[in-house]
Amino acid sequence: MTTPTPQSRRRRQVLSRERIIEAAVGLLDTAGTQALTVRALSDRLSTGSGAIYHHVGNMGELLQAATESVVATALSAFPAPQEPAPAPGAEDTGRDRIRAAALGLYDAVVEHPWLATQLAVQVTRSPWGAVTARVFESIGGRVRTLGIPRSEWFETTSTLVHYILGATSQNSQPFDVADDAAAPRTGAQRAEFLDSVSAAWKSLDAGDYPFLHDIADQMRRHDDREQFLTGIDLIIAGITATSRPSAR
Amino acid sequence: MTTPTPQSRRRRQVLSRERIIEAAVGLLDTAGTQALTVRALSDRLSTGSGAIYHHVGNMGELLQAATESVVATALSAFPAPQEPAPAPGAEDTGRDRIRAAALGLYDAVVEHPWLATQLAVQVTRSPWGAVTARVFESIGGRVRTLGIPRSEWFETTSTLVHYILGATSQNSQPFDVADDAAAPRTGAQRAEFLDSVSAAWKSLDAGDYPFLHDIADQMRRHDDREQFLTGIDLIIAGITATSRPSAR
DNA sequence: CACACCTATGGAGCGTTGCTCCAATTTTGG
DNA sequence: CCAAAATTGGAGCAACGCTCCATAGGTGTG
Repeated sequence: MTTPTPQSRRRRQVLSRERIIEAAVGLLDTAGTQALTVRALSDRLSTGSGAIYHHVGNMGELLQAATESVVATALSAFPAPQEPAPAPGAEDTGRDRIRAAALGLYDAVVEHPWLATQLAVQVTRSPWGAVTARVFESIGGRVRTLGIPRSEWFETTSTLVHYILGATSQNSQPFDVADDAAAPRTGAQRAEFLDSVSAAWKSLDAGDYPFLHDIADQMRRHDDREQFLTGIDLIIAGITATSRPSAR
Repeated sequence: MTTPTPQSRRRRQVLSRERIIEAAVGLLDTAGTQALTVRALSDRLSTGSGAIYHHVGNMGELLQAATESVVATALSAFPAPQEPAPAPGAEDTGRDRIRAAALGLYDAVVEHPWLATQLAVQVTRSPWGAVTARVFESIGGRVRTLGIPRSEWFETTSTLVHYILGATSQNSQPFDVADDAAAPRTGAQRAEFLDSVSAAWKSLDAGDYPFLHDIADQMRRHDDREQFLTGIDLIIAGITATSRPSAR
């Protein structure tokens, strides 16, 4: 009777798919995508590669599972609204709900920089896979409360999801490229980065890139997060403007 | 005098960065991203790896160059409009110009399936790099003809570009995953694929995924290209609806 | 013409990766 | 209690990106 809690002792440190995914996310967070190798993983879990492949099967599958895990927790913070029929004048709350869910994803990308690339890659690899399904469901469930006709739900949600995925991809800080991972970007660093990009745009040939040349200043002053929301508002405005008011 | 054109003979088959990029694009088109290896490249060019690295320096750089090359030719088909001042009622032609440029990118992704992933990855790796600059310039130059105030140019273009990049990423056919590359997807295959996705959505738990469950039918009937344009129209409608008509 | 210089070339080879295979170990079921 | 099944850990293989270096080819100089 040296084991006070036999059930927790019996499987004290057994390897499981969840534990592997958890370790993978930790590895990705602290050192980036390049650091996620089978050897690093087996080292961190103090096991062999064979044991890992018994649970996971594939490296890409592990990346996919890690991505889905993070996306799921990021979106689960916003429970799906239950009333499909919107109250009159509930347009604003519907918009706010969409903004909240989109920001959940946005913040998850900020917190896990590797997520930006993975989100993009997963979506291209399996366009209607688990990740897309989760995002689609989360956004679509809120689009339903906007009061637009049912026939426009799909195209509306699709447009929003495409924008969200594209914007979160770009607005991530470069991180995997160099090896100086886990360096949190401060606001000053961000401003310096925008300055350099703006200067690069201005130094471009004015004949080939007249537009970039013109708006280099606007670009330097912009705030990523605020502009992300501006884009969402723009799309929602287009939705309500275009929609035939059948459900009015 | 066995050489009729000495200047073309002098550099008859010399290795150059352009020739390497060209071979890389060919390799990517016929066999996907996984097939682009230094050994395959040196085999196709009948040279060694050292010679290749003398011109290219990096594998990722080569992928970036190949991506930028394809994007450049896809967008160069649409010369930038020269008149920044829109004629009254020129809103529609401005919209059509944006649609044309966006479709150029869309079709390029269809023609080069590997471009979808690369577009996404390049944008996340260097968010304001050469690829983004090209797309931004191409779209922004047309946004300028919409007749909206200058202060909204950047956010408007940004929203459009994010949507375009996200949408082109997702609407690509899966291709790299399996090794059955170079298999052109027919309409029947596409319909079968959409059927399977729709069935998968319907078989999902109705409690966790009520929205997907509801619109599975709409999703099956949708046309990628048409909906891509619908999304662009939606955003442009939002732009013209939100914009303060200062330049009227 | 001969010599030296420099760029370009091709391939051997190193370190690392994803993954397979298998002997050993642990857990489970009768 | 023991046989069967599940799990584990690591050796080892093929393939990868990339570096290094001996050589070849072109160009300018005496």
